[in-house]
Amino acid sequence: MHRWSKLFIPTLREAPADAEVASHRFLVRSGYIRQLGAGIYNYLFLGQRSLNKIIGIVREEMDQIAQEFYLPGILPREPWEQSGRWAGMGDNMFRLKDRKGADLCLGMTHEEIMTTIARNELRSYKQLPQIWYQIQSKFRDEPRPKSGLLRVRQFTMKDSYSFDIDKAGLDKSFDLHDAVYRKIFTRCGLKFVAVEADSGSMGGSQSQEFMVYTDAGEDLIASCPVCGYAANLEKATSRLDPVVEMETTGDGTPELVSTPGCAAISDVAEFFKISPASDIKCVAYMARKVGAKGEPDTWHGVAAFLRGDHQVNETKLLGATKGVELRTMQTDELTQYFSGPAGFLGPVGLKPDAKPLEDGLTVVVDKSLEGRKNLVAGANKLDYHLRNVVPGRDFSWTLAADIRSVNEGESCPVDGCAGKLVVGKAVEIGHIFKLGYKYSESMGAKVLDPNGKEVTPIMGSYGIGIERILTAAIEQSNDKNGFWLPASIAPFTVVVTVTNIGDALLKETGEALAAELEAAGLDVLLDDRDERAGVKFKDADLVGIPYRINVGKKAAEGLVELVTRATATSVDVKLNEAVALVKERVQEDALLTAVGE
RNA sequence: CGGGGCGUAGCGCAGCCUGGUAGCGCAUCUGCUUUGGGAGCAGAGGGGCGGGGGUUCGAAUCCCUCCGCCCCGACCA
Repeated sequence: MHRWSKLFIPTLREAPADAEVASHRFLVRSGYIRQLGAGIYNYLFLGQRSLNKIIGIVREEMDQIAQEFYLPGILPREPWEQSGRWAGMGDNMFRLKDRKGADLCLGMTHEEIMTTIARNELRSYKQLPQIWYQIQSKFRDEPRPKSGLLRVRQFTMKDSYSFDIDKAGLDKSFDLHDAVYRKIFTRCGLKFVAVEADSGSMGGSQSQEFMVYTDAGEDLIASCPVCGYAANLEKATSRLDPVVEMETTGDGTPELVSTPGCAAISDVAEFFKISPASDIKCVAYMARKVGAKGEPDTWHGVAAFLRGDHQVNETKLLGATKGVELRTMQTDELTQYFSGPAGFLGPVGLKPDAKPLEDGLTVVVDKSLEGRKNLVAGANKLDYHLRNVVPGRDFSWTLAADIRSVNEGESCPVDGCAGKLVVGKAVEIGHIFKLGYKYSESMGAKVLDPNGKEVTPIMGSYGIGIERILTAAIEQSNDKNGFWLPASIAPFTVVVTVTNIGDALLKETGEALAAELEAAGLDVLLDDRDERAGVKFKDADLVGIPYRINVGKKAAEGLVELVTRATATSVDVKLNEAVALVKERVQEDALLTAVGE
């Protein structure tokens, strides 16, 4: 039996000053975790217990569709070189050398390693499909660890990888994961939403994230309350209202206008008495392209043009140009590509590369500029703008793409839906995507098909952040006194609080009740500390245990008190009915979360 | 990497500007009283002020430098 008096549960009355988000404050205050360094945490008794419960659920569900492996966390350079990600991962990968000077890295994800196994072992279509998973520590040299366990440099991830003979097979593996993930998050008591997502540096086509709405989150989700459309802002689109075009002036060709000091969109709009939607904004970037085998990476100029009232979405821009990293141009780089200064940059007169990220300038225009006319744009000359600018007639581009972020209030992109998008913050707890052939191809995995022909298996990759499930659950359920977890992932289901351990009757009653609860299969913590009742109540409220049974004054009459943490309500129960009631409550909760979502 | 802030006892903080050898609350330990929402009284222990260097008779306080942590931004499978 777990007796609080013997355990190490270092609760804190005050949280460390640098803990900002609720989950961070409470994880530390409740003695779940202690910080060791920036983004590096020790998980103590309660924290580890809760994580183990989460892992238990993940494993149980994953075992329905996949086979568990355990891969190393420290990895040689070769597989990463083969996939092109040794360079592609950039500074986010922890790298080290062994005593012989050989390059190694700490695994941030395991596509390469799983693919190595597949390449070495899989020979026939008869062996497919395969789905392999593991639960492992991942390492990422985050530029900025933050928010307790939300963004860390070492964390636990369930990652799985599917190998299929064809696209239909991949679809099936993807759908299996989608279904299993929904079960897992539901069992963990999370209110989550599945959204369309960008596939980022992983490559691939379809990509779906599982998100929990919380202000502590770092992702933005656009969703439609009418039809249920939901997408990460890195991916979301919207339907734009038509813009009333400006009147044509003069002969209708671009006309140079002196606009002294009008460097900002707002200045230009005011000067011409136009809406910012009729002004063309230019944002100049340098984009990094991964070099061909053995070649170093190269940087190329990219000019992004979009409506003055829109914001560049750098993830979309990167995707459109096939670059791996963006940074804004420095002044000396601007002069290399443009004849005018920042604030007066425009598309007219530029010579776009035919293909993105070549030696010259890559010009990307947002799709919302296509078909527009009589726009205002910078003239690439200090204190001058052009008007009557018509995209396509007056300037051309390397490519047109959706490179802007949608805004709250814009129309839902789904055909026939009249909803308006809302944008909210969320934290990503899982991600599934169809990788395609990126890894199997580059690393040379092949099997024979029924015709004896060599084919490359198609892959999927699927992740769940274990700590993030805990963090999201806390963000979702806390008050000023602490937090409460669903019984399924709480370190204990019920705490038996003996209000006065010096009273022999109470002590014995508590011991007996705790033993009974344990015998009934519940995870019980007996608070047998020689503390005042108030102290024990405060601690119980703090540490996330969903149920508490107070053994106190009324024990002499054969009554104890069952307190439900989530609602802060209590009922008196006959001692001999307490166990059954707690079991019943826990089962009801499980049912509720099962229908929830 | 850019901007800002902070490092003094386990936690939260004061002291630094105007140098004189470190303090408060909580926590901890002992005793007595108390015992249903972080008890009261009395007593005790614990740090030499992130590290190094410098200025000075004297540095937590001033200067230099390095390290660490947090926040905003950049970044983020």
